[in-house]
Amino acid sequence: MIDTREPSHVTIADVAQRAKVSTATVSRVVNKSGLVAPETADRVWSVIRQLNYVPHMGARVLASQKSRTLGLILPGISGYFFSELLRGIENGVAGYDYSLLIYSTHRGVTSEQDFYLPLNEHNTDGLIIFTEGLEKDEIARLTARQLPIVLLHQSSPAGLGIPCVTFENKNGSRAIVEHLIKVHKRRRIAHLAGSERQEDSYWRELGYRQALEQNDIVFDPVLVALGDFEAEAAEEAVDKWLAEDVELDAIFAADDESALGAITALRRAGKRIPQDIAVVGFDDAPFSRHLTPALTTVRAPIEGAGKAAAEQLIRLIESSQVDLLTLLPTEPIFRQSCGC
Amino acid sequence: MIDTREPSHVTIADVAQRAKVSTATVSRVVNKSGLVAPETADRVWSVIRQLNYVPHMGARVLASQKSRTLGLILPGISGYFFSELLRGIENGVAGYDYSLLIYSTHRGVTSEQDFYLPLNEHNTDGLIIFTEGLEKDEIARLTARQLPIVLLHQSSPAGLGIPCVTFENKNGSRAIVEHLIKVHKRRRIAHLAGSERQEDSYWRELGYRQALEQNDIVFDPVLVALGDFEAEAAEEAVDKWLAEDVELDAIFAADDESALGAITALRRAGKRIPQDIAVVGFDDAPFSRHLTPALTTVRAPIEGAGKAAAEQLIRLIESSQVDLLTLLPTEPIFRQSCGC
DNA sequence: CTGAAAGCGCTTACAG
DNA sequence: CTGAAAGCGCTTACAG
Repeated sequence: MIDTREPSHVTIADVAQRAKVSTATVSRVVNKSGLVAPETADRVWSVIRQLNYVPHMGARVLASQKSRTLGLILPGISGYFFSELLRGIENGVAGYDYSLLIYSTHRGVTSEQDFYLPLNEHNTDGLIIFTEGLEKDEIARLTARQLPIVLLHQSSPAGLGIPCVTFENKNGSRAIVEHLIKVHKRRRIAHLAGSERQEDSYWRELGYRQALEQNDIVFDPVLVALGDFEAEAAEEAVDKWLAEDVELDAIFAADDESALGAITALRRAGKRIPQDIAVVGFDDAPFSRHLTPALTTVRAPIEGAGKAAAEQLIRLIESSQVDLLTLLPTEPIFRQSCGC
Repeated sequence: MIDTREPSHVTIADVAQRAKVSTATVSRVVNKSGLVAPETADRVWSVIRQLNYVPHMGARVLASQKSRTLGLILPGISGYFFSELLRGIENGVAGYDYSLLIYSTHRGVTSEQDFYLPLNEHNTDGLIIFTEGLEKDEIARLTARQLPIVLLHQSSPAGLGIPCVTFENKNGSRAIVEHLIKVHKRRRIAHLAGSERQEDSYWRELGYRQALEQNDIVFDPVLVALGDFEAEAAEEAVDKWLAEDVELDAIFAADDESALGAITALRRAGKRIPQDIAVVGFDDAPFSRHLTPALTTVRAPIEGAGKAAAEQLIRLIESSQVDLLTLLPTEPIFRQSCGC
């Protein structure tokens, strides 16, 4: 192994000196900006390698006022959702010369103590903000500072006109619930609603309600409980319905994770799926097709949404030409848990 | 909504001027370093809020030579693994005054073009590098530059002595396979190995082999196939065994994701689980307890490993006192898919 | 094709 | 308790 140990912090000046050029020239070769004689460039590159020189991002941003990096701000989203989203964003960024830095806010919003985000206009050319990732006030403040922003799964705070990327939660939900009603003749369809803090939940529930309404089924509030996009909450909610003898012949879970919890609770109570109670979900998580019975669900283009968000952000940064709303289609996937 | 629109880029000088103090004083109040008269501090804070001032990270790092930021470098890991890991890391960082920035390298290693990582000694006080996140050469180069590093699920390249955090893959695997042998009398136990690029796979397979050996079962190479930590590859591998009439009465999948694929393939072929073929996994993914039959597996402290990595890194940065190896215990979870 | 020099926004001895 | 000034490592007109 080559010993690459160096006196710490090689700077552009060290490179310039050793290559017998000015720092301006080194800067030009590193950035491929301005003209440099090929031989000079070669010499500089070889010194860079010798010295193991790495440009200082901060200094660079400071001097050039641009970062060529995109920021992603996330709450602590879980499971399959994150990786698909990230893959999509990276695909969207690929081909453009931007890096992607991520800041996750599992810990909740920060106090005045650290009164600025680690990702902001000073180290980022633009931000993708996922639902709940940031308070509306904070978003307003960022846009006021002229930072290009694209919202994922969250609509723009009033008056700010921030582009938003999401997918067809409402229509997807309506379709799957209508399927339950029309094809499988279910009338007592319960809904395990998603997290109250995510807009997706609202639209999915609305789709559910519209399906009922359009098929002359009276909405019964008893049939809606919080599944919170997680198995455990869903399990408890279903346990409660069962304990209270609530009559139901189908469950529409706001995501596949909560469908999982519903299935467990139903099984424990000896219910047969789908004969006694049909179960459908949303998202089409990687595990859904492997369940028994395989889960009927709505395929959500999570990766596609990530990609679209990245593309919109880059367009916003580079040309200010964006769509205020990007709404990707969803598609019902009929498997066995609905009775098909 | 308050209009916070400001002339872009408020600097410390703007704040200083408006507060009628020097930039040095503003710096002192922002950083709570050095003494400042309470009234002065109040005045400065109020100007900061008025002007919506946000310090420039790059300038700060440049001037102070410290970033109070930790970096996490990841390959494109998928599913539940990521969120648990991240939660752990954030827990580990909580209480210390560091931010966490993440760089994911789904796209694969970068060329000379961008010859430096977006996360390095210039914007980070230390790095957590997850398996495969970075080539060994690159790691060597980073340590040569004196950047504190902790490796997650990857042992230190020879001679570098970088601290490593992982969990007991080998013993966990041995235990679960022995359970299959001793309790359920299985002798033809197949193994769906994990990704060849992750060390975990190696240790899990070794545990499997040791269990066989210690119970006088001759290792049969036909019984090992690549599951690659994913359902699809596992499904194909099991299909192949079945098509070739390979005799087997149990499958030890290197993770729960591949166990999922195995189950699907077995079901499709009409095999009963666990009567005909027992299936066990590794990790204890969130969905595992919800499967039918519930999946017997090894609980891996993914979150704990993340937490430990963060703690080790902070110790390394602040005191250079670290454990070269942190090996967290794993625990078999007996459910129904093994026959229990 | 190349260099000297100002400036990006901050921090930190040093002096008072 | 506060300020003047140098310096962190880079980029970018400007001049040649």
